[in-house]
Parts: sequence; structure tokens; C-alpha cells
Amino acid sequence: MSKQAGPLALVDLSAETPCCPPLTQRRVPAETAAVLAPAFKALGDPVRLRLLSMIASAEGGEACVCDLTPAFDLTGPTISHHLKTLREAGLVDAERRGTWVYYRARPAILRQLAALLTVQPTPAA
Amino acid sequence: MSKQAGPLALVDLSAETPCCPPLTQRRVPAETAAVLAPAFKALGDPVRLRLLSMIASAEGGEACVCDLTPAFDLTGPTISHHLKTLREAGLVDAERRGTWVYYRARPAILRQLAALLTVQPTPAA
DNA sequence: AGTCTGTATTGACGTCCGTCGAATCAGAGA
DNA sequence: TCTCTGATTCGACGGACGTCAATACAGACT
Repeated sequence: MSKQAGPLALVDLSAETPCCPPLTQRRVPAETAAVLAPAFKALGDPVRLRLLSMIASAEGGEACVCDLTPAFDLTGPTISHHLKTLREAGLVDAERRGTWVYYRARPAILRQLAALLTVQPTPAA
Repeated sequence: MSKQAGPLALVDLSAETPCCPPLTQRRVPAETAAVLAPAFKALGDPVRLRLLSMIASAEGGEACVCDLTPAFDLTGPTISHHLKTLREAGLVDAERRGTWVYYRARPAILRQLAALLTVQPTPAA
């Protein structure tokens, strides 16, 4: 349930130390781009962006699918599909507890993506 | 050349002050998600991620298409297409000077995306 | 004007994506 | 074991995406 294969195996996105300098400082190498782009791609859908936000901002840091689904005008399978996409992108983890499945954000990769997009404050020069 | 329509018209992404708290703090509203998701989507392709990085990290803050294209095993039209996608997502601006066209990153939206992905440092609790 | 170079647009192709209904799986409880 | 509920998987459909070759456009230089 919480396993993810794919390109994430190439670079350890679970590391707490960001691996990459900001996109604005050095050219992102092709290999890094190949690894990180799928994460951005997963964020590139409004439903998934909201899902991730609902999960990450939920109290306790986790959210049940049963709480997520009713927030959208979409069927259960569709929400499930989007959650799977977020999981495969390494953005969230899932855990079944009894009847319900809980999702939890993975802060490390979020930090990494944020670091990549970091821009120097405009120099007052 | 530097005009972009679409969803970006709804929210001023050129503002220097980030409009939104981190994704992990408050639920991203549907409208905000609809506006920002296309930007993440544009970053969701390895070629575009590298293009943006090459542009943003170039000295002078700008890069000519003629310098960008040879870095990829792709045809000119394909690179042009990706640059158009980045433009329409509001991530870059283009300007023609004589024979060449120069692209330049838009720091404001990058800051905004980075802010959205910001995560509190893990509390030592 | 004519031509050459750099860039963008068009049209086409195969693939991937978002969505749904139907079927399936996993636990809980009678 | 039956059934009920929550969640995922499967199969299908329409539309969007990444790529290319061919074409068109914009300046510069004859």
C-alpha cells in the first residue's frame, strides 16, 4: 500500500537534506529533471493540489479518504486514482487502519521541490 | 510575444508579495488550485524543467533560444513548443532582439510556488 | 528584391491523462 | 458465513500532450 517504485528509486527523495541547489543557480541536470519532473507533474492538477493540501494541512498531519472524497464533485474511483498518482510521485504515503485508509504528506520531497524553486530576493542594487 | 491570457488573468501572479500561505498550513481553495496547477503542470516535464533552469540560471538572467535548443536531442519546433508552454504558464517572458529571441524567468511566480510548497522545519518535539 | 538564418506555427501521429461505471477487494459486525 | 461499507482496480471513452516534418514568419545582409 505504501510502496512506490519508478524513477524515485534513482534518487533518495526521502533524505532530509535537499539534494539540489535552486533552479535559478545551477542548471538542473537531465537526470535530476527526470526524477523531479514527475513530482511537479503530480502537482499539476487542481484536484491533486487540493488533495495534497487537505492531507498536509489536516490536524494530525493525516486525512482519511472518507473525508477527502466528499469535498469534490468527483466519483470515488477518480479520487482514488488521483491519490494513487500522488503516492507514485512520492508526495504522500497511505496506511490502512481498519476500515479506513489514511494519507499523510511526505515533507522531505516538498522541501526539496520548494528548495528547487527558491529565488534570491531581488538585490537592492 | 510576451502576452499571456488564460487562467493567469484571474490572479495577479506578478505581484511580489506571495498571495498564499503554504499548502501545509491552510487548504488551498479550489480557485487558487485552478490558477496555480497549470504552473506546476508546466514544470512537470523534464525538458521544460531544464529549459527554465537554463534560462533562470543564465548570466544576465536571460537565454537565447539558439543557446537552448542545442542542449537537447529535440527538434527546434519541439523546443519552441515547450517554451510557449512555459510562457503561457507565466513562468517566463520572451523578447525578440534582432534576429534572436531571449527568454527570461519571472521570479515572482517562482517565489509563489516555492512559498506554497514550504514546510515547517520538523519540530524537535 | 532575394536570400539566408533563427524562430514560430501548423497539421499529424501515437501516447498518456482525467473521468466514469462496473466489478473487486478488505475489514467490521451481525 | 453473509452482508454492509469504504476503498481500489479494471475497462472504456474523449481530450490533451510530446514529438516531428513541413511550412510560414521575422530580421539581417547582400
